[in-house]
Amino acid sequence: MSISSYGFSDSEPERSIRLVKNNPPYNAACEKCSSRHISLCNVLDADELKKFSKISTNFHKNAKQIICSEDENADHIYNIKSGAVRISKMLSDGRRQITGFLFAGDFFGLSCKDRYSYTAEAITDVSICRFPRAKIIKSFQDFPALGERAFDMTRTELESTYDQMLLLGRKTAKEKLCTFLFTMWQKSDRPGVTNKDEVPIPMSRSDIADYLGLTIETISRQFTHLHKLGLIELDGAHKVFLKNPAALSAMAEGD
Amino acid sequence: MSISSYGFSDSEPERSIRLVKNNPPYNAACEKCSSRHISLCNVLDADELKKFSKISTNFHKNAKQIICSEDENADHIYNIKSGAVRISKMLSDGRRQITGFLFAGDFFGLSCKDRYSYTAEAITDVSICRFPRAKIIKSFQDFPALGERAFDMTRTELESTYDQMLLLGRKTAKEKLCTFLFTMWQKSDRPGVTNKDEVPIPMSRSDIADYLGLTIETISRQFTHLHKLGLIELDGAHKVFLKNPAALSAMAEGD
DNA sequence: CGATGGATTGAACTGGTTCAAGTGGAGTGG
DNA sequence: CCACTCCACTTGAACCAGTTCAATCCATCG
Repeated sequence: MSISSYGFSDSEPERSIRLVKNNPPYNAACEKCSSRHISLCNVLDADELKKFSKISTNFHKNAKQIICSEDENADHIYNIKSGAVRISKMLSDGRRQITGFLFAGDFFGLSCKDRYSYTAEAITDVSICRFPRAKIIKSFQDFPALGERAFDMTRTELESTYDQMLLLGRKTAKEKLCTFLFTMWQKSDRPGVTNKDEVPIPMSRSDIADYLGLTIETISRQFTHLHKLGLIELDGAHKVFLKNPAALSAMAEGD
Repeated sequence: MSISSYGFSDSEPERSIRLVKNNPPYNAACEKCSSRHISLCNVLDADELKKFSKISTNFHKNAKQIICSEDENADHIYNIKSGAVRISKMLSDGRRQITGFLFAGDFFGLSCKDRYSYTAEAITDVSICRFPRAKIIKSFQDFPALGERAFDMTRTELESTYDQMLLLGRKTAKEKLCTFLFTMWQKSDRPGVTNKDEVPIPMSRSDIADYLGLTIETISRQFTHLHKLGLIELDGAHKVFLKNPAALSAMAEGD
C-alpha cells in the first residue's frame, strides 16, 4: 500500500470479507508476521516488520482477566494474536453495554484521550501483543503506511458501530440475535473451524445480552425460538449451526 | 501540530470542549479560514489553506433536503459551515436510526467505503463545503497534518458512538433525554446563543426519537416530565432552558 | 380564518423484563 | 464411579416501560 492511498482504496477487502463467507479469512494469520498482527503489520515489508516488532511486548491473559480498564491511563495499544476479547462500558449502577467483541487480528486502545473510555476483558484465554502508545505513534511516523492502516481500520470500526446503533435502537430481539449470529458466522471462517455451518460462540449469554441491549432470559428464549423455526441447531451453549444463513440474514434485517 | 504527534496529543481540546461549557466554543469559526472549516483546516497555515480551499466547492441546502444518500457513490466528503445535519440509517420497512447530529465545523463522508452507508439530510438551512474524495485524499498526502487531524476527529467520533451505544442499549427513556439535552447544552455555547441556560433544539421530536431509539410520544412525555420536575423550561418545541444542568447530567447517568 | 402538520395527551396494549423455579453439564472429592 | 456442588443456562409467569392507536392542541401560513 502506498502512502498516496492513505487507506482510501476503492476496493475494500476487509469489508467484503465481513459480508461474504469463504473469502480469504477475516482473521487469517499475517503472511509476513508469524505473530499474527495481520491488522496492522500487513502493510510492512520484512525489514520494517523486524523494526516494528521490537517495540512490542507479548503476553497472555486467562479467560475473565481484565486487559485494561475504563479511566486507566491509556498508555498502551493492544493487538490480539489469538482468543476473544470484549470491550465494554458501564453505568455507575452496574448496567453494562458491550460495544464489541474482538478476535485475532483486531486491535484496540487507539483512543483519542489520555484515559481508556472502556474496559477490555478476555473472554477466552488470549494471547496479546502490546505497544507503548508513544512508541507506536513514533512508528506511525516511521512507517506512514502503518498509520494509514490504523486510520483505515478505525474508519471500518466506525462504520460497524453505526450498524450496531441501528440494531440497538430499532431492531427487535429476534432481529438482534439473527444479526449477531449471522455476523459471527461470517467471522467464523478461520483456522480451527472446519464445518462451514458451525459457529463457535465463545462468549456467555450474559455477554451476548449486554452486546445486544437485552437480558439473558430474552437471549435464551430467542435461541430456542430460532431453533424451533429450524434456522439453527444448538450444541451446548457455545456452538451453533446455521441451517439457513440466508434466511437468518433476511430475518436480521426485518424482512 | 507536528506530524510526530500524529494526532495523539495528550491534551485533547475538542474533547474537553465537548464536556465543559464556556471553554472556547466547540464550533467557533476557524481563525484562519473564513469558511469555518475549523475541524479540518485549523492545522494548516495561510498558504496551505489557500491551496486547500481550491479543491472545495461551497453550496447550500434548504431544510429537509438530502445531502447524500445511503448506497450512493461516496465521491465526496462534506464539511458543514453552518446549520445542522442529521445522519441516519434505515431498515427496509422504514424504521430509522439517526446516528448523529452534526453542526458547523463537523465533517462527514470520510468513514464510508465506495458507497455511503448512511443518509445525510439538512435539518435547518445549511451551508456546506464539499471536497472530491480523491482530491482530499491527495490533500492528506500534501498536508500530513490534515490527515492526522482527520484521523483524530474520526477517533473522537468513534469514542462518542461508544457512549451512544451505552445510551441506546442500557439507558431508560428519561436518562436518554437527559443525556441528549445535556449534550446539546454543552454544544450550545456558540455564536447566536446568548443566554447560558438556553439550548436551541433545531431538530423535530421525530428526529430526537430516532436518535434515542424511542417514539415521539415518549419524547414528548419525557419533556413534560422533566418540566414538572423543574429541571427544564420549554419555549415552544425548539427551545429549552436548563434550570439545573448538574442535576440533569446526574440523571443522565442514572444517579 | 380555515387548513396543515408537528407536538401533546390519554388509554389500551405488548415485547421484553423481572422474579422465581427448574435443568444440565463440568468439576471435585470421597 | 457415583454423589454433590456450582453455576451458567433455560423455562415459566407476572409485570411494566415504552409503544401503539386515537384524539386533541396549537403555531404557522396562505
